[in-house]
Amino acid sequence: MHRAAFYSKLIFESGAMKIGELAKATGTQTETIRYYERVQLLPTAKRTESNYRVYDGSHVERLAFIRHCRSLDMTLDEIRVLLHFKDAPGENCGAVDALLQAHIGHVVDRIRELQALEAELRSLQRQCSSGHLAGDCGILGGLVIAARQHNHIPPTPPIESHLPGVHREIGTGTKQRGVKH
Amino acid sequence: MHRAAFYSKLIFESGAMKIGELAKATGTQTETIRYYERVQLLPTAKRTESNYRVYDGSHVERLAFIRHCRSLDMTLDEIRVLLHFKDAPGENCGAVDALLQAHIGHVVDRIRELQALEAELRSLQRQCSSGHLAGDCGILGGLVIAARQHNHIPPTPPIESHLPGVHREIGTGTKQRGVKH
DNA sequence: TGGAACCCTATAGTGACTTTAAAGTCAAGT
DNA sequence: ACTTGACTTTAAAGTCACTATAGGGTTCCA
Repeated sequence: MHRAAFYSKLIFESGAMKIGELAKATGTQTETIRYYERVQLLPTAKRTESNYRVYDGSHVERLAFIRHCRSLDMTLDEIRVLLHFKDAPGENCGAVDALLQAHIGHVVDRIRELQALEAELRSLQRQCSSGHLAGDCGILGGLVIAARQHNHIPPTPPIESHLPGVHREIGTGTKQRGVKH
Repeated sequence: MHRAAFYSKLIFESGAMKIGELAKATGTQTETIRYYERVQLLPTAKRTESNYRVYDGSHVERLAFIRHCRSLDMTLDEIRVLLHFKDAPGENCGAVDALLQAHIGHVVDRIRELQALEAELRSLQRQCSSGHLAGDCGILGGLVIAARQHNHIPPTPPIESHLPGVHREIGTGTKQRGVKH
């Protein structure tokens, strides 16, 4: 056994863990953990002799907190603000409430938008004639007409909203995926 | 007047327009139009002698169609499929219906997720104690507790969904923005 | 000793754009 | 004729929150 391996064993006998264990404990990918460290959401981790990152229970809690906030669709910047207050419990926390309030506003707006969207898509779907040729397709025709109508409206304000699209694997960043055909 | 300017005048006397006009007519940024050309959503535009892109009414319609589909949260790949059927009206259009069906499914899923999210955020908000110090803040406490609870659940499946977050300016890509503080 | 399973870094890729930089063109006014 | 300002061009880099890939080093177990 090398010297490094020897120290490693010592270190990991108490609550200490390596990145893979932290990943498992929080349901996060290891690359994501390293990414969070890079962007300063997690503190720079201590290292073993062999340069492995070392974590403990406090890291599990902090990372679980971050991931939970992410599952609530908060941005990393919003989470940074929350972490700041968690780290400085003596400060005034009105901003926490304000952040949450704003975030709820975004969510509510987005729900409304998506509901309008659903209605439009369904009305489009009903227009699909039983004919099978694209030339007769009511869906395409409906989209063209709707596009023409909207055309008169948006010129000055380019269409505005605060919430992202409909395609995403959560925990997978903002990657968009087309429908598999 | 230069030779180029002379031709330019000739060209733009009929329905022809430059990129800025197309942008205004459809409420799209000029960079976005150039981007669509690069990724082949719009055909390679003809040019004037002085290398300006030239468009006409058909481009207005096509771009309006694309932007409308985008406002319905379709991906560019989905829109590409629709454009294909628009361009080839003789083909079977079952795929159009299927695409729409799948897209509606994504939207419905996302609405449900966001509603659950809203409920959780509101319950968090109710926990904000009247005290003003972050140390007593029920929101932060609630997040920590919720994180701990979720902690037992997700390990194997990392949290999955198909819809993106709550932050976006529509027509502005997938750029995420924090709340302005 | 050999190999699987883990860890490291650095770089590039994702989607749908936006931003920046550096330069060319054009119409109008002086 | 010259300048100003609004337009246009390209190319490259930046955005967000990751994910993926390449090319190594370490540890553990048989």
